[in-house]
Amino acid sequence: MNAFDTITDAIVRDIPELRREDLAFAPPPKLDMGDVSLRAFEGAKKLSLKPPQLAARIAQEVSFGPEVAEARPAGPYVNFRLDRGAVGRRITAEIAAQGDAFGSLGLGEGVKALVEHTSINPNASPHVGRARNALIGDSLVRLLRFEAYDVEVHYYVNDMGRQIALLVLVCDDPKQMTFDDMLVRYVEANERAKADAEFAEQGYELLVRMEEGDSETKRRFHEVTDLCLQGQVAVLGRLGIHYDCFDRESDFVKDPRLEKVLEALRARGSLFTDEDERLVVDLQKLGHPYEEGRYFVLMRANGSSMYGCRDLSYTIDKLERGAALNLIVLGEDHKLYAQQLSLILEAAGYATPEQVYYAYILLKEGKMSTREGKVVLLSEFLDEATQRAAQKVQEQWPDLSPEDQQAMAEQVAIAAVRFAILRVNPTKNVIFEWESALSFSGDTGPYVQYSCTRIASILRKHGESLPSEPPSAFPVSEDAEWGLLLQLAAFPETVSAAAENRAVAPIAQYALETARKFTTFYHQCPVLTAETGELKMARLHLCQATLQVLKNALGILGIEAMERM
RNA sequence: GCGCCUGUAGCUCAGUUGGAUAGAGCAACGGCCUUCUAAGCCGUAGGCCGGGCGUUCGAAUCGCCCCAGGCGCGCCA
Repeated sequence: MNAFDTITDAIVRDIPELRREDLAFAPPPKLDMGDVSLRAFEGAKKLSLKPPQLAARIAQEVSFGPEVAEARPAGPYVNFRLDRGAVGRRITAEIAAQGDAFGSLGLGEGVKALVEHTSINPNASPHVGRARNALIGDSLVRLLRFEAYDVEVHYYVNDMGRQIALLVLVCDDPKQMTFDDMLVRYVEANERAKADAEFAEQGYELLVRMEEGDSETKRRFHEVTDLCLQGQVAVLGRLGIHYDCFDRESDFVKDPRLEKVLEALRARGSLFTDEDERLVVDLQKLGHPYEEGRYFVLMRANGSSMYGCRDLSYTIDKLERGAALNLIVLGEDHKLYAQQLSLILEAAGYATPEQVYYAYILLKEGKMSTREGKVVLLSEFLDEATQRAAQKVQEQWPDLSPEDQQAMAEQVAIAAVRFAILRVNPTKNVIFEWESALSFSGDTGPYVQYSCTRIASILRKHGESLPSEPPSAFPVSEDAEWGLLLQLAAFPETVSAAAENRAVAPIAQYALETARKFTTFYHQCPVLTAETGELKMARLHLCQATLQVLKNALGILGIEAMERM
């Protein structure tokens, strides 16, 4: 499993007080200090020794196998000099054996997971801020599937509510409209509602009819929201984002399961009708610690339900599907709301989906706003990226057919867009800048892809396919080779940490670092013209292993590794 | 005002959950294509890790207090 098992085994055998999990390896800051380092902090704490004492003890008392040439204490670390060839051969052999599954610990074997993400209101084209939700969600799904979870992806279609009602009001004949028309109408409708109280009131009335289940009203809502949803899903599909289930909010009005929740709230004395005849939950009775956000309105005075009401039913519906892991990706503006929902669910004896939050993508001028036209739409972002990539492809591969050029350009564009958004921790506010977001050089998706094509090119020129097992003679002559091997060996722990933390950004960082280490190797170590046949074979296997790891990492990010670019 | 998130090179971001001399890219400057794809590489320069006090062998990382930005806080979703 671990590349350094022989070291670990020897230590726990000779110092039985230590266990495998007390022993953590790290690459040394400089490779001339050693081939790999063992940290003595954790073990020292356990044996109540000072780290340098334990390091010295390990170096002195443990008798290591032939793979360890030297074990030297260095302060709180033990630096090992290894038989790089023997260890390197084992690393590449393992990667070859596990192939597309290398890096997966199978954490989710036999576990059902339900992930809800995107869930944009069906009234606008997704902008890059919303795309952050979809991309994080989609990559989490890929990460969980990589760890063998059985994942079902849900998209909650908010096909109800005041804003949708207003949109429906101005869409007389949706059949004649396009997705883009609808976006224009949406803005108009909202402006009109602000100025025209009567129009706004009509919206509420329509909403009431919708809740009462009036079939004609329902049909109109569906027509409008379907068109929007199709437009949204088409844009997201270009990025490789797909869903298993579309759950309509309108299917959760007057849900019988809500009664059980209301019952529980009454029992806790937290449900009341306020002076304006609204049905309200006093969350303080359920343990909410602050005055702010204490009240949660479920029903309007006219008896129509608020968003949260339907969301409660929907969440219960998701919980009852029997997934052991229930995840939802939410904008950070939903934090308080999710806590409120969670208190109510808890009071009614339900669990709460685990939340993954992300912060907004801002413009230099400030927040994005669909209504004010201050947005970067995902579709225009993708178009621009594809166009720029196509230019580059045209220069690079003029003889390729236009179709192949286009396909190549799209893969590069998707890589650029997905990587630019995914590599940043979701808690960070990022400022969107066209120049850096559309860059194909430096810390980008295309850079990682480029490393893959270089490897593919070497393997192609070699001609014959490699034997599945690396040869027993496996020379490792340069630090660049060893550095790359160490990096490859770290993939499984990177993946499992990412899965446990529900974080996908570390995978992107890992892919970048791996690509950089490969490039160093590429420039320092000729493969096809290596000095000896043995060295050439070892390097070919190292190339193949690197390609496999990069493919697996990129797969989690939803990025294609290509043969050429 | 209260709560949550963020603050690291001029700019955009990493930093293996408290560990060795804080790392990349972009921008700038200087080099490298008869040599496996220059969407690349090498080099130079760039740091009070927002500020202060603490916790300990040891802090960018943990705690408290400030400062700045983002988000949220009763008939929007």
